[in-house]
Amino acid sequence: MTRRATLTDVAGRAGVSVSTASRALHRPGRVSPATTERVQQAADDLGYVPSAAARQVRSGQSGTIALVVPDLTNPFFMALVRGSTRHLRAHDVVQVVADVEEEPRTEEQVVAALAGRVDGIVLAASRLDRAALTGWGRRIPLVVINRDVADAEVPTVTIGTQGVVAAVEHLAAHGHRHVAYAGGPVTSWSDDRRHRAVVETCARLGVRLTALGHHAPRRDAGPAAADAARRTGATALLAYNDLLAFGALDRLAETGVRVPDELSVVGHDDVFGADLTTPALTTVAVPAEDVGARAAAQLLAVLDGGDLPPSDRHVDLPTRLVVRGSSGAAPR
Amino acid sequence: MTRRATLTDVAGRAGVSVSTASRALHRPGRVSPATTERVQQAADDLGYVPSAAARQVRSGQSGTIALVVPDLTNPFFMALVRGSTRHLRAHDVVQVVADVEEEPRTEEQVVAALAGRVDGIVLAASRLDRAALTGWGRRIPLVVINRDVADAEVPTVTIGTQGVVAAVEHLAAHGHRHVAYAGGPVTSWSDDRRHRAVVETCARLGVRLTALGHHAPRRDAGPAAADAARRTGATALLAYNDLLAFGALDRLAETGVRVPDELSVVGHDDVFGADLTTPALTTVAVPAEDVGARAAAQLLAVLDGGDLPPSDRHVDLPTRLVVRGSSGAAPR
DNA sequence: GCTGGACCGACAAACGTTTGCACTTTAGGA
DNA sequence: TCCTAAAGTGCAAACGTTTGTCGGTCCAGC
Repeated sequence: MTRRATLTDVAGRAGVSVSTASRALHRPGRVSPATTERVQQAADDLGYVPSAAARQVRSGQSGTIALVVPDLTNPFFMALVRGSTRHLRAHDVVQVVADVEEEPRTEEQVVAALAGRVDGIVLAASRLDRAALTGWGRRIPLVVINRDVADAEVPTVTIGTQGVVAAVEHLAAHGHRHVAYAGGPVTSWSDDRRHRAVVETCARLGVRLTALGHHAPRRDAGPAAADAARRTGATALLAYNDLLAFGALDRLAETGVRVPDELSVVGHDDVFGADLTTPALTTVAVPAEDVGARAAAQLLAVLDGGDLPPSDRHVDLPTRLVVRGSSGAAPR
Repeated sequence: MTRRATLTDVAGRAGVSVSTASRALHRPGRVSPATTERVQQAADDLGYVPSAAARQVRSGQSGTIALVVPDLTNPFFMALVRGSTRHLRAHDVVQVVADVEEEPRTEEQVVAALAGRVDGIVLAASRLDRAALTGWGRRIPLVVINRDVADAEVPTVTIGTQGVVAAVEHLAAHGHRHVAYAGGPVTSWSDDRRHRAVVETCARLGVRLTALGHHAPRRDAGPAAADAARRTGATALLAYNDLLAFGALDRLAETGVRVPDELSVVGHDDVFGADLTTPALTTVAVPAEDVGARAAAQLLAVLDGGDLPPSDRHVDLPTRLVVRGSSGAAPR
């Protein structure tokens, strides 16, 4: 393979002009069957692949959008990616997925690199600050997932707090009077929102709440959270997400703390594996595929020149509690 | 946002020519500091983002490669993606990830759509037939993971059979005389290779082997495999991958079959969650991140005009057995 | 035999960049 | 004062497409 064959090469080999070659390939009926055949043959012989870039430079459209996620190894984002992929494929849009590994610096670089080559960007759980976010919103069509943006023009998809509220109610109903909350990353907007909902619900139900501070949303941060929860004397641990809860379960098993008899554990996201643990994890189910699909849909709507009606600009999808074995009656 | 600002707009606003604007932005020192400053300012004001497509049309390089995987929700491929991402980011190459959902038709379409907009493609566990594969190999730089290709020019990264061989040996050492193998997808080259290795090793050790036929590499295909294994009277089940093993464990727990006392179960890949099950899954660890990274490295080498020395053209990475609780002594 | 139209193909412009070359201005040395 | 060099800037070509427009050929119908 020396050099990619170009349309000029194909035209030359078929003995026609470039424009005829172009039409032969994409405008069925515009050129005679005989010529079309010859051009097709030449294209096949040369292994011709049209350059999307050249096409884009003319049309101004790349037919590509980017989806930026903080951590692809988190099953939650996998599901989100798949939802987005499905929606986009149905609309003939190619999707670029970028994993920024929870690094705001990387995220900034990735967005900058992507901005020039895609028609729009979906940012999931962005760690960028508001200024950066609105700045990019001015440069390129943007949709953000699980973030609010000062600039209300930027469409958002968020997930509701119904699930965590239900989780606290569930614990209260089982006699828990003291709950510990293991928070997510400092820069996480959804942690903030989730935390507030927990605080409010606990206050409403008269349940004591201890905040255990921020944790990386990874399994290896779980053990510390478990230990911290034990120290507070709380009878239930509410974790920012399932990965954290997995890590906590690891640690509790290791130290011989019985779940849920001595400590109830509740996660968030209902990711792959949540039902594999022993006991299976009580958690909050999030329609991750829907989230991805809705975000993709919003971006496509914006790109289709459409101004979204303000009511559709901010979508909040409901979550619900899934009770499994890791939560139960409070120890007396 | 009406229309993306172009370099012409920036130049106009700064009162310079397009070429000067271009140089001011990418050729530090080539234009006077005062002009550079003015151009920068204009670019910021307009929210200018250079069009990667236009650049590509000149250079012929997109600075992008594609990674095509059969199923993004399979944690094994997630890890692979991350390995590739890391390697490529370090080399300033943008990565496009496409999930083809195990569909050869989709895969063909996706490859066709991608071929014109990326510099090269990594195909993981491709379900394409050999003809299609060599055809694309002529059109665009290709690297395939876990496939052989008739055309030895196409670089490959494969994973070894050390792990499954060790698994059979491990079972034999624990007194198992009859093992069942639940195979993967029909079109899967790695299933073929893995199966052969199991057949050989069983023959060598005098262990009876029953092949249970092909299964989708998903958790929901596991229960059928478990039932089939029980019917054969085998004392151990070797599953094509961990997802299948998870599903088998689900079913065995449901039907009250004790693992490993009545049936040993061994998976493959050591994906996220393999240590969460009860009992934890004995499986074969695959250096998935390495696989992704090596494939990316090979593609970059090819793109750098380099002919790979034949010795580097086909990389086979070793696998190893990880013994956990789901395998043990054969029932007597 | 002419006219009109259908059909087919080619020419050239345009998309947003980058870059080789040429031009102008200024400074510095002889 | 003149020459040379260097610095700074602009012109225009080129990348690979797509598409509006135009010209030519062929045939049917009068």
